[in-house]
Amino acid sequence: MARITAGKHASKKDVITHKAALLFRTRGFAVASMRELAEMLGVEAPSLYNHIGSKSELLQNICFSTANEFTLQLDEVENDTEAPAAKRIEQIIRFHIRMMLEKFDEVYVANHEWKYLPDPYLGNFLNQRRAYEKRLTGIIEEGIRKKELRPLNAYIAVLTILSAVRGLEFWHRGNREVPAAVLESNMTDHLLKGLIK
Amino acid sequence: MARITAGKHASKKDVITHKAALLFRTRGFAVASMRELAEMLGVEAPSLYNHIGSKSELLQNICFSTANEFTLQLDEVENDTEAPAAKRIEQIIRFHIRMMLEKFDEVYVANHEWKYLPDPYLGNFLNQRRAYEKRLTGIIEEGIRKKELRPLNAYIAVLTILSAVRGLEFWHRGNREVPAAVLESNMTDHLLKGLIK
DNA sequence: CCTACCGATCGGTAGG
DNA sequence: CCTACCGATCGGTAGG
Repeated sequence: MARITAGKHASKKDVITHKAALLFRTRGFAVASMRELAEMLGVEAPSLYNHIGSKSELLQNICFSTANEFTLQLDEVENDTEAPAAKRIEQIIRFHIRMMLEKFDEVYVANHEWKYLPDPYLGNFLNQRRAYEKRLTGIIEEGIRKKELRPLNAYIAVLTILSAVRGLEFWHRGNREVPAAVLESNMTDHLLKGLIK
Repeated sequence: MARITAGKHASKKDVITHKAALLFRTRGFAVASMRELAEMLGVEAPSLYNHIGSKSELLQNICFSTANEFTLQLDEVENDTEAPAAKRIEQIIRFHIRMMLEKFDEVYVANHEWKYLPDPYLGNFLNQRRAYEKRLTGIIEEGIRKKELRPLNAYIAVLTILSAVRGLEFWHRGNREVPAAVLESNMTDHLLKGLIK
């Protein structure tokens, strides 16, 4: 069971960044104003600039710290060379689902608002995401070679899995009758059953 | 094979709306300016207002005409009462995939920018989408009752399917080596295999 | 942490 | 279809 680190010793900058994630998710980065963010924190807008550099720096921090969490978890899974491919994919699916439920605002912003990243960062972010997808594809391809998985197109399988998991954002605001554990096992099951021989 | 209607006899308003879909997708609704849209069409910004009412009216037209296409297709599928549940779900999956590939800008905007709809329309849009998901859930529940499908949580299955299909937006800008037909059959297969007994 | 304020950009209108 | 233009809002700085 992978741990998801919770923020402790939150600095003022951390507090601002966390509230910004909430604001950027609900309003959208482009529409969200620093005046709104300031109001959420009980200060005037110019005061924010004692702790942060700019509005877009907030977006960068949210997007990259989230991306890094996913990359770190993938490192761990890849180092577990004993596990069969299906088991490793399952770990990743479960981690995605749990991140979606526990760090909803940050994951949502990283998924939806990255396009507003300024120029060098935008490219870095997309490269990092592409690399992540490539590594997932590699795990599935290995599983197919070893006859552990059905001989499907690995790239499309990755696309299918990542997108399905991302769709949990709709669950968050909708049907709350389904408990998180049921959701995690059902969705993992559905996606794996389509993968395994 | 469901048909997807192509725009003929395009009025000036249709041309503006179609270009707006492209602009809103690439730049985001909030950041896209009417001056940019005008430039794409070779006119000055105020001239647009001879054909359209407002920027947000453009968004409304894109979101609702897209939503209506999906609803109409669902009507058709539901009327085909002979077909088993898996067959009906397959038809819907394939329609989603094809819409994603053929009307990419419009579907993308309806999926991502609906939150900028002004107040009465925002609620209508969300209601329409919720009703659509409910009807899909109903088809799957029926399939489970008739023992045609595995006894999974129908709501989560709908979430999984709709989200996976939506993820094709990443394919559009990425890996073009996979032909559309392969993509459609692979993804449909993956999702159905997880559903069928 | 605040008040005061700047330059830029926006959606949209007036008037022809 | 255009030019000219308005009121509002924005990110961010100066200066304390």
